Amino acid sequence: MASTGDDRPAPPVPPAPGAAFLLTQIGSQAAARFAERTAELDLTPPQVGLLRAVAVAPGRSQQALARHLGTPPSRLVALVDGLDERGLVERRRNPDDRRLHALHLTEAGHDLLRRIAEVGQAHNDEVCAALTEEERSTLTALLARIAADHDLTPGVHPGYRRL
Amino acid sequence: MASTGDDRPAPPVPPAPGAAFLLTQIGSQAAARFAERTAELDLTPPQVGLLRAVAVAPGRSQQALARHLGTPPSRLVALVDGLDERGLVERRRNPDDRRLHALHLTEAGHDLLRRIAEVGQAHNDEVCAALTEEERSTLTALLARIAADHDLTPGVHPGYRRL
DNA sequence: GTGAATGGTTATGGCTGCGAACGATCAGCA
DNA sequence: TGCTGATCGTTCGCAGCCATAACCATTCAC
Repeated sequence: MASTGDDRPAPPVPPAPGAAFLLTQIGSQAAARFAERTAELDLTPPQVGLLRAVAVAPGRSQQALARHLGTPPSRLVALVDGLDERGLVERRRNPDDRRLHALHLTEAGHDLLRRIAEVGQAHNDEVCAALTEEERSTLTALLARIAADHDLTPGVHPGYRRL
Repeated sequence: MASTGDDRPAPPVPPAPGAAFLLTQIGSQAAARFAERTAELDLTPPQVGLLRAVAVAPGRSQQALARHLGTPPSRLVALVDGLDERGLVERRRNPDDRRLHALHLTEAGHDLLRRIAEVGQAHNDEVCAALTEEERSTLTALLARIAADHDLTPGVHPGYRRL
């Protein structure tokens, strides 16, 4: 087996994880927890993201939405389908360009979005439970700086996955 | 179409994202970026996690590893297979209990882990590029408090996904 | 020595998301 | 007006990944 050199205290392995690792670790867990919460509303995180995106800018086409969210248009179709069947969003054909499907929230969609806002608030409190109010602000400020530095689209996050 | 109530500035929708959202957004992007970096070493993030776990505590059985990493044992098999074929880890049968496969890093595995440490360092710098040294420490401290509050196993993060 | 329990492996199935084609519609141009 | 190329939405097929469930080998309890 040759000399494998085990039995040492492991040199540079666990010398306190850096900020980047903690970021991914906590971020992943927070995303999973958020997915659990939204599942109680029968929504997946991508659906929530779509609802929010439609609410922020109603009337956009699916192509525009897809570009904004960074997802292939074919993925949006199924997403919109589910929300459409439940009466949360609706596709309105544009009379001027009948290729376009302008997306709008229904009244039920707006109501649900309000509940989502409450859930998001509770989620945020849960994540930050260990911090004081002041610490939360400094944390948020630092994170916002990082996000801006990486050109992350505000309100959109790349590729969340299943529950 | 009933009254859908569009055309308003969208009330509680984008009033500055909270810390939890920024956490998942940045964490997801950081994970993807890290996956890109490790891909240059022909490694996936789960493989890196396994290498680290084996290095920290050599000689553990696959079952113990699986419990520690929070993954089904069958997932570990394929993971270990890939690393074993490349001569990075080796399965040693325990003479006392020949069911057990004690996992150890080979010399090549140790070498690669050192390169991974460098990559991780560079990745950490990239993520925190917008912050001063002092700000990085405060950020890391805050994140560590959150991680501890959520009982996250140090050095292990739940469910990372593909590239 | 027999049966239950444990470690590891393999096989199967389901889910998901992407990319490539397809029909519909529109714009430009002669 | 008719033709051509581009754009939008949709559908379909494929491949990757992961988990669950059976499946051998080995060991432990009695």
